[in-house]
Amino acid sequence: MRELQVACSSCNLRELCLPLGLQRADMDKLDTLVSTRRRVRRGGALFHAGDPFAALYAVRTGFFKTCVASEDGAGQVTGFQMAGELLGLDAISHDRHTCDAIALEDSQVCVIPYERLEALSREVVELQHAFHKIMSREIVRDHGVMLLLGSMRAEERLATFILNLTRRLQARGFSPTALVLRMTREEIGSYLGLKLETVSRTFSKFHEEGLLQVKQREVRVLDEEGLKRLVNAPGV
Amino acid sequence: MRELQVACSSCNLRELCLPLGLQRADMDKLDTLVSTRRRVRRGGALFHAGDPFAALYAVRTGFFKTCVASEDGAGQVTGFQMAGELLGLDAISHDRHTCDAIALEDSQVCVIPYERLEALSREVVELQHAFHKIMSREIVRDHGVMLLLGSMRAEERLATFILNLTRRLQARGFSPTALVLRMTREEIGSYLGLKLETVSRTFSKFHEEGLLQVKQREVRVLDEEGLKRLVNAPGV
DNA sequence: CGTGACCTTGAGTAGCCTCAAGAACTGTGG
DNA sequence: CCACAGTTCTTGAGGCTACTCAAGGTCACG
Repeated sequence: MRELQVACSSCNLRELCLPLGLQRADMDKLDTLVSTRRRVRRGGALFHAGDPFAALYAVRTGFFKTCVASEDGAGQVTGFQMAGELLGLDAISHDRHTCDAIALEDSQVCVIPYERLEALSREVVELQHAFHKIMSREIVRDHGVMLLLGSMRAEERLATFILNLTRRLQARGFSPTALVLRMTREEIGSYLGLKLETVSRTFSKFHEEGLLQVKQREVRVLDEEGLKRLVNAPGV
Repeated sequence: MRELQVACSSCNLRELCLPLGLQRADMDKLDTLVSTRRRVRRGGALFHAGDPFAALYAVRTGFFKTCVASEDGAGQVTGFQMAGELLGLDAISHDRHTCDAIALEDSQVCVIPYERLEALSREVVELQHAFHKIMSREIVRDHGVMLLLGSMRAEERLATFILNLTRRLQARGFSPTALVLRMTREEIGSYLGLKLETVSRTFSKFHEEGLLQVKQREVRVLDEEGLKRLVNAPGV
C-alpha cells in the first residue's frame, strides 16, 4: 500500500471525477482532503465485502471490477470502473463495504477520507452538489443495468456493453473504436447475466456479421450504427 | 394536488424515513423543511421521466412503483416503494427525473424541496449522514436486484421478492405472513425480469408445494423457511 | 517448451417465452 | 342488486434462447 502525493487541482481527470464543477479556490480545499494515493496490483483487492468503511476511492489509473457475493457463494460483477470513477459508495449505508473491489490491471486510486469529505461538503456547496450527483448517477446507472438484465437478449446486452465501454473510453481521450478488454469472458458474462460461452458465441457472431473485429481481448468496432440498431430494435 | 400540513417530528415513520438518527432539536428544523404533502390517486403519476427536478418525496401512505423507459418503448419496473421510502433520488444527477413514479393505490407523499434539504444538511450533520445513508442504501438495493436478475432462476426470484416484501411490511408493523399485493403479475414480472405467465405459474407452483397460499392478490406465507431455502440453495 | 488460464466451438437440453383460450375479478350503469 | 365490459389471472401446448457438458485451441509466462 504505497502512498503518493497528489493534487486534484492539477489532475487531468478533474472534469470527470469528484471535482467536477468546482472553482479554483474550492479545488485547493479539495487538495487538502485528497492527499494520498494507493497502488493496487492486478488481481489485488482495494477492499473486500465486510471491510470497515473509512474512505471512498477515485480511480486514478487502471481498471477495477466490483462484485457482490450471493448467499450461495456465487458472486456477481456489479460494475467495471475506470479512471475518474468512484468506488465504495455502497459502503456508506452500513459503514462496511458490501462488495469486493478487484483491480483488473495495475492501478492507482486516490484515497478520499469519507468523514473529511462530509465535513468539506458542508462548507463547499459545489462539492456537496458534485458528490450528490455522483451518487445519483450511480443509481441511474444501476437502473440501466437492471433494464439490461431484465429485458434484453444476449446480443442486445453485449452490444450495450461494448457501446458503453467505448463511450466511456472516448470521454477519457481514447479511441472510440479500438479497445482492449481488461476482463475475462466470464466476468463480462457475470456482469451481463450470461454464461461465458454465450458471451464468446455472441462475440463470434458479431465478428461474422462484421459489427466487430474480435481477437481475444482486442476488439475493434467496425459498425457502431449496427450495434446501436441492435440495442434499439430488439429481436422480434 | 391537495396540500396538507405535516410534521416529521410527530410522524410515526420517523424511524424508517429521512429523520432516522436525528435528535429532537434537529427534527424541529426538519419540520420547517418538510411542510407539505401531496395526494396521488391510484394510477396517477407523482412525476414522469423528463419532469424537472425540484423535490424528493417520502411515501407517507400508499404504494408506488417506479419504471424507466427503454429506447424501444418497453418499460421496466425498477422498484416498489412503501411508507417511509424515498422517491426521486435518481433525478439529482441530471436535474430531471429519469423514471415515472406511479401510485398503485391512493397515496400521500411528503414533499422535500431538494435545495432546502441540501442547505439544511450543511447545517445538521446527522441529516447529512441520514441522507447519504439513504442514497447509499438505494445503491446496495439496486446491486441486490442486479444479483437477482443476473443469476437467479424464476423460483428464486419470486421467493426473494416475497420475502423482501414481507420483511418490509413487518418493519412497518404489518403481519409478516399475510399480504395483499398492490401490483399486477405483469408489474411483478417486469421487476423480476419474467413474463407475467411465468410469475403466475410460479405462484401456482408455490401454492401446490405448500409454500404459499395464493388467491389472486392475497398471499399468505405458509412456509417461510421453505422460501428461504429456495433462495439460498439455488436450483441444481 | 511446458503448464495453466482463458477462449472457442459443438451437441444436446432445460427453462422460460410466445401464443392462445378461458376463468375470475372489478367496477360501472341500469 | 344485477348484467356487462374490461382488466387481470390461470393454464396449456409448442418453440426458442441460453445453459450445460465436453473437447480442443490459443496465449502468457516461467
